[in-house]
Amino acid sequence: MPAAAPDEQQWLAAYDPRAFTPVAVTVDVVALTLRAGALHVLLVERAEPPFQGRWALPGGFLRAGQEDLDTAAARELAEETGLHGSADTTALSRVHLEQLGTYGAPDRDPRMHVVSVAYLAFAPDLPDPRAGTDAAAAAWHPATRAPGRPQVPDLVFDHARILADALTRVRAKLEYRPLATAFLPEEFTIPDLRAVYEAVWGEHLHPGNFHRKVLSVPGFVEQTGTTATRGGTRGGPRARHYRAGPATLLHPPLLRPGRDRPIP
Amino acid sequence: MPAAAPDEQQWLAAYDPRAFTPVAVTVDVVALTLRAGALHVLLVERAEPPFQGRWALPGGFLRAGQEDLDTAAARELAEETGLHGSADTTALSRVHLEQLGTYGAPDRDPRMHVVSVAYLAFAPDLPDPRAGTDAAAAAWHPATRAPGRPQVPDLVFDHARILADALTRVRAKLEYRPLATAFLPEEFTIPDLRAVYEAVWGEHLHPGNFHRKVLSVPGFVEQTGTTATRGGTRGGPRARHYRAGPATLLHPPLLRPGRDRPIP
DNA sequence: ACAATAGTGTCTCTGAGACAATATTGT
DNA sequence: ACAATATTGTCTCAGAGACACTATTGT
Repeated sequence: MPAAAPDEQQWLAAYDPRAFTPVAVTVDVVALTLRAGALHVLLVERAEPPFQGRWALPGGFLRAGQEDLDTAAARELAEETGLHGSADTTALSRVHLEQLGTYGAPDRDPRMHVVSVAYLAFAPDLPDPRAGTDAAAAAWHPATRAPGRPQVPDLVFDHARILADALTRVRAKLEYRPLATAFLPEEFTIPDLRAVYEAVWGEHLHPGNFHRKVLSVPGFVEQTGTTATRGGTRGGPRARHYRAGPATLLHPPLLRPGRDRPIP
Repeated sequence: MPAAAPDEQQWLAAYDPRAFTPVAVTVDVVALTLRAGALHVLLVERAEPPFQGRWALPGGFLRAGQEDLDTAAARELAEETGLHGSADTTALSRVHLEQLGTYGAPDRDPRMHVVSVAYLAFAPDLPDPRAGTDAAAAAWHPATRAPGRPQVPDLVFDHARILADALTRVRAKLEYRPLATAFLPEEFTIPDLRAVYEAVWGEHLHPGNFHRKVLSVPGFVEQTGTTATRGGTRGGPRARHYRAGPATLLHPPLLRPGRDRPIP
């Protein structure tokens, strides 16, 4: 960024940041992972008012003047999952983190006008979280529920809306970005990858066609040479191992089935 | 949003919003339009420090406690373009406005830590803007330059980065959303629509294939029955008029040509 | 008259999806 | 032995792109 011109020094010295009606900025994280074949979201039980004792997305105030938004999101994720140690650092380094959107309705927080920058995190199966400083508890919860029941868990503030937006985003993103591998360990099989897509999309995919299609996308996955130690849960040959390839864009994309509805 | 529980009233009364290091929230708008077959962006010349006299994206501080982010973006766009009147309201109502992303590096503004929520606006050819309250001037500038020269105009803060992100977003968005019509008047021809795609993508498109493809996407455009009053600039039959259809998603999408490069 | 342009037709190739077939494994 | 599963093969159809063609218009 260009430095201020010399004749602006005087103006800047007289500038009072506290002269305006205050706005707070928080960073909230929608951390998603796959557990037992279903999509789960990291939630914390609030230890402080407002809404003490209720479930919310992990997050907290931006450290003003100290950190960037991305940094704050990574810090909140590490704090609220209790993953600090050097062993945990490698686990966290494999997490994909991207900005989701910003929410700023004046009445979304009873304390004051709070603008919240929401982040989306895709993680491989992480251990059960330890509650952070301002959380009474932290746990992985199913991100969706069965049809007929509410779409997402009951959350404070507008966090249910943020979670719904996150799910919409991740479903679309898996079509044209190789991010499904972020939900898996370094080595995985094509059926593992299919399980990710089926959990996120909530749709059954044809095993044969999925297999051929994944291998047909250049740079999506690379074979490692090893195979799984055992076949499927109820039999079958041992699947080959793959790792994430260098592609950043899936071309051609893996489109969700049944997208040819009239006009959505 | 759920109301605070009765036992939280006391806590909220004692809450002091000014107790934290202050952060400011601004809303900046990347307003794009098509002028003379080229993509243009709305810029303002700053009338106040910092960076007085230099060009920037239109924007301003969020009115804390009063307005939502979307509202603030629409307000800034109206203020900085000078489009207030009732006739202008209809013009502004056709503008597509969506959130682009949020930028919050601690040193991106010399005054203090400023978190900026950037919005993207697609507009039909609007009149030349009148400078707003805190702008010395406002004008449409070419959004891109010829190859070899800088990609985007020289802007203050991190606005060049924001503009670059906006261009990336709009190029991708035109592939699967019917937003190209937001750059055109209510009635347009297929060649008009093709001009939008060519300006945004910076690529020449095959007229015949483009024509057939647009008509093959259900709900993209609807024929009005009228035709253009004259043919092309140097001859040719009069093109039929169309208006935007009810589709919100292009299926199948209009993909950019040459996307089958090795691994981008 | 001439060149440019709107709109349509045709052909080929790629890729998606339905379905089948085969080999390999867990129970 | 049997059922489940990984992987590959085959067939068909939709759609993208290259190219050609006709009709209509501005200069």
